[in-house]
Amino acid sequence: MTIRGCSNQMKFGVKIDPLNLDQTLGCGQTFRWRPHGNDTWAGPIADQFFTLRRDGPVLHVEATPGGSRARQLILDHLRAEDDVREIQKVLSRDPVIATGIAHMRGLRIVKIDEWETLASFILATYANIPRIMKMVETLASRFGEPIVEGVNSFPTLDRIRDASRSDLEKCGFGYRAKYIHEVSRLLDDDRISLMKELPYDELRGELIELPGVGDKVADCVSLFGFGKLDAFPIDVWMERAMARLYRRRGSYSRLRTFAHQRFGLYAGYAQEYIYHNERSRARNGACVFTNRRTTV
DNA sequence: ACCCAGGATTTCA
DNA sequence: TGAAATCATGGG
Repeated sequence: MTIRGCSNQMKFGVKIDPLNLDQTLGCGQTFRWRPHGNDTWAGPIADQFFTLRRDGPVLHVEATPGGSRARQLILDHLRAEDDVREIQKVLSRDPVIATGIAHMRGLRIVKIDEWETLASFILATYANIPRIMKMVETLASRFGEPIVEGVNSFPTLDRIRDASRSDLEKCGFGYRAKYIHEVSRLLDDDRISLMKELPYDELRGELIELPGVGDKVADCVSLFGFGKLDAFPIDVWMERAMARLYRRRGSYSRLRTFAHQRFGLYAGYAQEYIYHNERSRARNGACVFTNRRTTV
């Protein structure tokens, strides 16, 4: 999906540090960024298409169509105001996390649109990441608006509400189609605006009432969609990691309580370090974390 | 054919 | 409160 001959395009640079695009955009937080080699990634945010290339402390950005909003979209998406060094310093009191952080200095939590995150993680239930990406692309291609050739914006809540149940069932989402359909009818933009004002615990309580939203999806949406850094999503990879690293097993609520006590307000960052490591470990056979020293 | 997937819901003890 | 069955489908 190269951009060529596009007059409505702008380029600029922003300083975001630390930042590693592979670690940040390739670890399952987002489903629409694609690697283009050489530390370059491309994907849509809102109604714009971006190509990102990191060069030292400077992030080079190409935005189509560009405009005054482009810079802020990138800064918000990559949470440029997070003091990642301070967060890493605090979390490093846990030696298990500290070992992992050393290999993931450039990992940042991303901030995604609230509705996009909710719909995406409802689709993500009990599917692997390649399939999740395919389902999200299907939703965008059938209901979103074209941005550049071959790439559509993520469809708005209003647009999905207008879609028929039948249209959604033809997307290959399986049982997830029903949830997307029902949630779109239970929410509106005003309700989401109100939810933005809630603290994590109350937000989580509201999200989990939605059909197709359980413990894990509520925490992913709280963390990536609503920016609640104290959320700690636990999926099958995290269950394995928590058992291996901390000898902690049991119900979601037990693991969540343990995580909150141990990692506090930055549990979300801790989760990403653990999750990213567990998956790269499975791919490479590498073991960054050990459980030899688990005293805080 | 087989196993698993960034699970949620329902059912039953 | 918690284990077990069910769901609908595709990627590896």
